[in-house]
Amino acid sequence: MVTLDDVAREAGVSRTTASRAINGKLTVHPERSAAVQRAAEKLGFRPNPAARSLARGRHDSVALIVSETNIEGMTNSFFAMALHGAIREIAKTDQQLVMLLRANDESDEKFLRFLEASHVDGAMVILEAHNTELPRLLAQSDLPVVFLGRPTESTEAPLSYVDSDNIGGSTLAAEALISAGRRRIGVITGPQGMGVSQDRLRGFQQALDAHGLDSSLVAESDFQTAGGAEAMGQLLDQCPDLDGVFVMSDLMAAGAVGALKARGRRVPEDISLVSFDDTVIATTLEPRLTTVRQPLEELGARMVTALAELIAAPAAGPIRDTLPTTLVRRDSV
Amino acid sequence: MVTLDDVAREAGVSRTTASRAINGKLTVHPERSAAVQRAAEKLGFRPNPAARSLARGRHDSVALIVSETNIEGMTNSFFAMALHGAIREIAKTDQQLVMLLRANDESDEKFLRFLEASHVDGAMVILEAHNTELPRLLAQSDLPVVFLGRPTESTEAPLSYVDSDNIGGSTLAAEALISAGRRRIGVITGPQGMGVSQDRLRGFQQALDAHGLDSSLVAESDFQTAGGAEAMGQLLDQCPDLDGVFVMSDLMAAGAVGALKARGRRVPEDISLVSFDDTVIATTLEPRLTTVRQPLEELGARMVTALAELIAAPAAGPIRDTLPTTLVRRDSV
DNA sequence: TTTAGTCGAGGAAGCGCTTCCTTGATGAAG
DNA sequence: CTTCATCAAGGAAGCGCTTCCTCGACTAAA
Repeated sequence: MVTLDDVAREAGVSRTTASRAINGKLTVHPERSAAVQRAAEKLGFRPNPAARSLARGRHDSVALIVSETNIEGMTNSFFAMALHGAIREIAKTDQQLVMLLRANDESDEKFLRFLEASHVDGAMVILEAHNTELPRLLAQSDLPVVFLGRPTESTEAPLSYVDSDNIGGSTLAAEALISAGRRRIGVITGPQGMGVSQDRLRGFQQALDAHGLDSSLVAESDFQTAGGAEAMGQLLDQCPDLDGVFVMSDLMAAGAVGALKARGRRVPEDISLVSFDDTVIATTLEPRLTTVRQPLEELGARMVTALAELIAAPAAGPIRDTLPTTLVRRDSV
Repeated sequence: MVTLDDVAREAGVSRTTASRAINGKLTVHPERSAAVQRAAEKLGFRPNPAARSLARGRHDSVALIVSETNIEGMTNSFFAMALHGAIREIAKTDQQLVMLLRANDESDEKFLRFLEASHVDGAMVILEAHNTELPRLLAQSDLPVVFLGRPTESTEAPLSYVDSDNIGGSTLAAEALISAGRRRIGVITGPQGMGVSQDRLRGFQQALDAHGLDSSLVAESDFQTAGGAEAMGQLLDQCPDLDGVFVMSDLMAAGAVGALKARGRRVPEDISLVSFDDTVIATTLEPRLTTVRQPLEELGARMVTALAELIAAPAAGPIRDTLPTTLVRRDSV
């Protein structure tokens, strides 16, 4: 850890002057100020917020108060449900949950600096389709990090994560379709770059193969509604007599059902559908979806405890936890 | 601010011993330990986390990394949209956003302690139907607080808030209904205990009165879907030839539309409907809703800047900001 | 009785930073 | 040539807490 004294020494000034320069006080000679800035940059100096807070008597942090009902209400999103679980769990500890925003256009390097400057003991990431690059990024820092959702193993670093049993869940989905008598079964996946898509596809194809069924009807999509509709169209073009489909998210299923209706196919009479997630969409859609439930809130909570363990024993190696998924039977099969 | 030294003095022990007692170390005599606990309790001692962090070399805080796309995806909830705006705004500052959970069953006193122990400079609350008691509670603390949504004035304290122009918005709603030729117009409100319900009802009734129309067809509900359906039924029973309705949230409008359909009324042919919020529901419902848009993300951002102002100048008096609402015309009028 | 060992408690240093106060240098005014 | 401001910079104290180290008192063993 590099302190203000290090910077002062490097710049050849007193700690006092260094402090002033860092804080942009005007009573310091421009030349020296520049020297301090250079030294700070060179050494990678990050003011310790605790020391600062102590000396200044301020905290520079504000709370957002989230009442439990607040987050209970956000039951419709993958992210929100996991957040719910995490917040509840962290409230049991004496830790604070700091929200860090990674802006869409922020450079990796800048974000990493920002993260270090936050002086947190660890970080958690709820992985979604759009942030597949975060694991690689965070592996560069030596901060304990736990992911919700298995990162793809493109990076050598031994990453820690908690995840739901995607393979088991998609096996359940395939078997539900098969035991309903379906034989021409397709699948709509999320981005193939994501670990979750890979796992779910694997489980699904293994189950189909085990029953001697064709498992090659695959359409890649993006976990979103519009993408689901488009992929459904592709699948139908490719195999007009399709009688079953496994869709890897409720959101895509909403699109797929729309596309099916638009082509005059009835669900589940003509074609059976199983999706994944069990969000509110599954119950508001017509027909209500048979879907694989992920224990999102439990995953959020487990993410918190896993991080605590990782912080306590960083050398103990990566934590990798898988929580079971279940099939919720409704009207779409 | 009461420090460990104060506690030690009160208990008649050294600071060292007091520290040990507070932290439950075992090398302190039970009797003295109890004395320290008593003194701490009596004085209301709260360890300064910055000092603790500095001395221990740990921070006891963890980050939840929220990528921008994450929160952009949560566009469906009142809370989430405001959170989005707030997080973006706070990311521009050097402050940290700490999430505090207020559990459903937590006592006022306990929560207040918890809040103080968080050592934040200020707090923000996104007011929703369920947390109407938070303003009263927070008024007891002398922490700067900004609410999103006007608290009811049951408390004498001069509270700060940012809010959308509910009166103006409901006036727009009423006028849209009137200019569509509707003359028997009802309204479904949120809980009358909430400032937002009161304001919207006021604007609505004033507009109706100004046109010489009956403004007494009021049904109180709870901002939720099921409640909206029920209230719609009441209104219809009360006035079978109703030809227009103003519903104070998209969520309730979803219920109301369902109830209308169930009774064979077509929207907008038989009855026109205007709602409030402009969440995604407004575009996914059939028909798409004409609704009053609230600038929720702007409100979230403004809440952040208002809090900063309040922290900078606590004596300057309460901040009360109202941002304009607009009518989004779709297919339900 | 002496020696070693235990246990509870306090002194004091120190975490990394800010800031009050002092000092030396420089230039303007008398 | 002195006297005063003015300015840039440093010394040192201190923010509130933890913890290493030391010390005295008391008990058990020799």
